[in-house]
This record gives sequence, structure tokens and C-alpha cells, in this order.
Amino acid sequence: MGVNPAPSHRRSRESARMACEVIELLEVLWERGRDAVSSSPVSASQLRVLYSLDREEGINLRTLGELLGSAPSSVSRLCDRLQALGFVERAPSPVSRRELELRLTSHGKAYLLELRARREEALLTAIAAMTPTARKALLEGLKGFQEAVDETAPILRRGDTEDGAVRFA
Amino acid sequence: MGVNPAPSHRRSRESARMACEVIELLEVLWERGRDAVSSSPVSASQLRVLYSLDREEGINLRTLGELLGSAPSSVSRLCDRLQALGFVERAPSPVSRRELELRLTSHGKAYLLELRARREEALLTAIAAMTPTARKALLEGLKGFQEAVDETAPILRRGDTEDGAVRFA
DNA sequence: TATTGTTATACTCTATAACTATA
DNA sequence: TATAGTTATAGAGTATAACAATA
Repeated sequence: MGVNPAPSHRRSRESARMACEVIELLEVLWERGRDAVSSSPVSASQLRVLYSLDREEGINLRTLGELLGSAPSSVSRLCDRLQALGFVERAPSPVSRRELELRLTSHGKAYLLELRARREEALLTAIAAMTPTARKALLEGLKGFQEAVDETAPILRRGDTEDGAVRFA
Repeated sequence: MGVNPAPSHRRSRESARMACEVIELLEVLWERGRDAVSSSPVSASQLRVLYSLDREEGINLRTLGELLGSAPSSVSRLCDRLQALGFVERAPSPVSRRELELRLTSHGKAYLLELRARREEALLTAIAAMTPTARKALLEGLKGFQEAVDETAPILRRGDTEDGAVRFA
């Protein structure tokens, strides 16, 4: 301990800290502006459901629960309300009569589109204030980061197992 | 409409979309891992309070509410529980007997430190998988972005007014 | 009278546990 | 019997409205 770390290690740690700060900032800012969209009051929890269903169409309730880190009962209630809003639909699974296939409705997809457009607009305000050099670096850096997350966060990757089932491990 | 936008505009929009995606990813992932810290179950809402008090020490309850976009009554309840956990303290304001000064306790600060360390560790896993070039770009880009947010999101900036009061407009 | 903070009430989110239907 | 999904109950987050104390 106390030895000089390699420059790339220091830079990694500095990047992590910086990313952490930026994300905290946006966690506070975005939650403030959530209600401004479509006059449809979708909570942060419901929004996480929409994100997940957008990424993994047709998953069942149990799998969604694992993805969110929430209990099945909580997810069931969330889906009750999102279904009542017309954003999510429960369809019977073709492979097992005790499972569901959860999907965004076109209404739900439209909501996500609008929310993302609004958030991107907010981000643009900040990005427009950056220097062209920093802007270019941000894009390159985020691209690389996203690819790296996709590789190192297996929970988000759908992988076929021998029996053909979908696994999220 | 339909005209070719300048390259810098296209890059800005692309950056915004990319940032949006990355943040959604982390909103889902981080919420899953929140409970793993210190065996202290701090909710996402409570966490936003801790972030805000860490940034703006000694603000009153109303101001915190504006910062979070929450009603004063909600903030009061949040503080009840954070105070019971020993993470936040309410002190009488020296300038007005009807106001409070809200602060993190040392216990609260320690919790934030631990949470951030854990999250930075998670980010490092991804960052370590990036190329050195992308890593460097990420750091430069995030730095520029954070500065730009600080400039363009006045709600987060504390500014003295003529009468010496603290304003968050 | 206006402002700061706290309660009262009602609805949403969350978890654990009990329950129904299916495999 | 084990698993997928739904209720039952209880505690936490949220907002609106009514309230107390202070300015």
C-alpha cells in the first residue's frame, strides 16, 4: 500500500468518481422533472419497469422482479397500475399456462419516447455549453463505457441455455 | 426542417441520447444494489436527501423540498426517518426561529462515503474493460459535462442576493 | 398577513407470508 | 413438490389540505 499506482489505474478511479458525481446530480435533477411529461404521473419505480420491458420484451413477472431486484408481489402491483394506465400488457405465455409475457403497449412506448426526448433536451442544454473537444470526448467515452457495461454486467444480457430457456444470470 | 444539421449539433444530440441510455442503465443497476451497503436500508428517496445535504449543508426544509421537487410535508417525513437513523440532524436556525438547519451527521457522511466507494467499485469493473483511449475520453468528457451542468442548472448553484439570503433560483 | 415547519388523510411502493393454479 | 403469479397485511414515500408558531 502507498505505492504509486499506474497512471491508467489512477485515471480509472478518477473516472469512476467523476461518473458517480455526475450520476448523483442527474438522479436528483431528473426525479424533479419526471412529472412534467404527458401529464401522466409515472413513478420512478414504474419507470424502471418500462425501461426493463423496453429492453427485454416479453419477459415474465418473476424475471422482471429479478431484473429490478424487487419481490414478485411488488412487481405484480406495479404492473397492475401500469396496465390500468394502458402502458403495459399481460399476455398468457405460449409455453406455460402459469407464466405471463409482459410487454409495453404502443401507448407505453410512446410515453418512453416522449420522456427520453424531454430528458435528451435537458441534457442538450448542458452539452451545448461544452467545448467541441469535450463534446467529442464525452461521446467517445460514453460509447466505450456502454460497451464495457454490456460486457461486464451479465444480468442485462439475455443468454440461451442448453434447454433453450432464457436466463438472466 | 429536414436541413442537414451541423456536425457539432449531430454530435451533441448523439451524446445526449447516449448519456440518456447510460443513465437509464445505471438507474436500474444501482437501485438493485442499494440495500447491500452497511446493512442500513436507506431508500432511494432518502438517498436523494443525503446527496442534497452533502452538497448544500445547513439548508432549511423548504429549500430542500424545492431542490428535490418534493412537498415540504414529504421532506419532513423523510427527515424524521433519517434523523431516527442518525444520518441527519435538525438544528434551529440562528437567523429565524421558524426555520431549521439540516445537516448530515458524521454517521450520515460515513454512510455516503461507503455507498460511493461501493458504487465506484462497480463502475471500475466496467471502466477497467474499456480501452485506454476510451477511458481518457470518458474522463475528459465527464469533466466538461459536469462543468457545463454546473453552469446551466442554476437550481444547484448557491447565489448570494443583495440582502444576503441564500437563493436557489 | 405571509412563511416555516408539522400533522391528517389518502394513495402508491415495498416486502413477507399465505394462497391459487399449473408443472 | 416445486414454481408462477396473485392477495393480505404492514411500513415507507408522496401529495394536498389544515394547523401551529414565527416574521
